[in-house]
Amino acid sequence: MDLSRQELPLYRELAERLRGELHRFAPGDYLPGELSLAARFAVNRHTLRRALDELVREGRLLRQKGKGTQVLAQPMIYPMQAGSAYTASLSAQGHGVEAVLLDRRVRPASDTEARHLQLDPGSPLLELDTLRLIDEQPVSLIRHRYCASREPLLADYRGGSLRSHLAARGLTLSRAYSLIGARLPDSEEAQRLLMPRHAPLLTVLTLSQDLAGRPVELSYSTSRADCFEYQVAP
Amino acid sequence: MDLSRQELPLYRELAERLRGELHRFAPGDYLPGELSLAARFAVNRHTLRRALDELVREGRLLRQKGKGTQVLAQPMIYPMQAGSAYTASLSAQGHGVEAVLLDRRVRPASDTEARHLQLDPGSPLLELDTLRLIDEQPVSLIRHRYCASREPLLADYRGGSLRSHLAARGLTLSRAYSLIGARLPDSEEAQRLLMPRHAPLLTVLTLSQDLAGRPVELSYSTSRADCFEYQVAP
DNA sequence: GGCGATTTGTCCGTATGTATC
DNA sequence: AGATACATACGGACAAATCGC
Repeated sequence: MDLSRQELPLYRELAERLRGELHRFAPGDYLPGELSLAARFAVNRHTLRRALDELVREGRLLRQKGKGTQVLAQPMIYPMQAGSAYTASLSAQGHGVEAVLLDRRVRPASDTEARHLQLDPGSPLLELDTLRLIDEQPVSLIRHRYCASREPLLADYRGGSLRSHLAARGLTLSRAYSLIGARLPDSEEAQRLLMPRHAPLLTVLTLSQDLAGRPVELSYSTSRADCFEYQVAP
Repeated sequence: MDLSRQELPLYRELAERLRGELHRFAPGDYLPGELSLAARFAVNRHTLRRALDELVREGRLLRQKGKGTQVLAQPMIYPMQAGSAYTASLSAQGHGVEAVLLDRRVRPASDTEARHLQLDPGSPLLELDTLRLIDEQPVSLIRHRYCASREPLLADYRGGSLRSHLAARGLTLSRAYSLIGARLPDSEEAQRLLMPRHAPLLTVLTLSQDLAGRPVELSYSTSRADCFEYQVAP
């Protein structure tokens, strides 16, 4: 065996070699299986796994039991200004923005939701989950909530900008208040956003109102913090 | 089927048991050796190590080769909202707020700093690093930057609220613009804030101006996201 | 839907290296 | 120098999830 270079542990050195080869894969590609990789590098599978662990921690790989190990997109930086609407403000910066409707449901409002929207507790809420992609990369998950009486306005919404969809139907919204935080994603969020579990999310709870100042929309967005910053200007 | 109980992996269950026993140690104590712990729980040493890995990732343990594994102080949770001035808004909520001056230096401004503060690139900047504690727990690190000509105003600042220190000397500041993001801490930040490396930080870059609208202060704060949320209201 | 093949996840065993005391 | 502790690396075995036939 080659024991001449003992500067780095073997698994570390392996991790470096693998890191250097990842550019040959497109994001979303699957790596060869652990056994074949271990054979190729002539190491034990555990040692190879240890090396992959490093790349998983760095957010370059995503493991799925029974399926394989997927190469993730390298993080990109999109400094952005978001005083207004998600889609519009990003499109204005020349980014390709897409919104995919994931789910739509009606459920009773919790107490805090009812308070924010000035409804009676338990009133039916219309809830829309959308995934936002920027330049084809998933960046944010947004959950919008409206009083169920708004349903006719949103019945034919399938994707794209929610703000402009509503505006085209005579409902113009503006931001009344936001609460910004950060946390780690759960497994579903990490999977939907193709991101590692340990990379932070930026979360924004926003209450929006119509021109008359009545609260209309409660939205909760979770965005990859490595792709997204939030600008506030009075 | 008979899947009434979904069992956790052994190393996870072990991690939970160990987590529950950590309170019996004082911060700084060393755990018993891995071999003796493995024997006590009747598992292989690798399985015990895997369990310890979890607690290390959570920031509860610190391993030192050849020495032992040390129990760290537990983080705690302070859900809260934070609006305008750091010290004032938090004090108003009944929290004990403290600011400790860590470092003070003068250095030339970078291009972006100069642009924000409307100075010539390379102009001398006065930079103050402070640690903010809420109810005796470190929560934020803030770096303030001013044009060096403000030095007389700040020469006798030793700690406490910077805003009120400046206001008492005739300089009233207001927030002009903020950029909010999230990231993981580096090792120094994690150490200063007594937090684990993998828990997210909320970062806020703020430009503040005087009553005449001239930019005066550029601050960059990093706060434990588990202790801190950021509220924006127009 | 079932079944086998593949792939990742967990657990154990053993040996050796290296830092600290 | 010896003992102890954590770190790395190898090996085998089986479980659990996924996919294709």
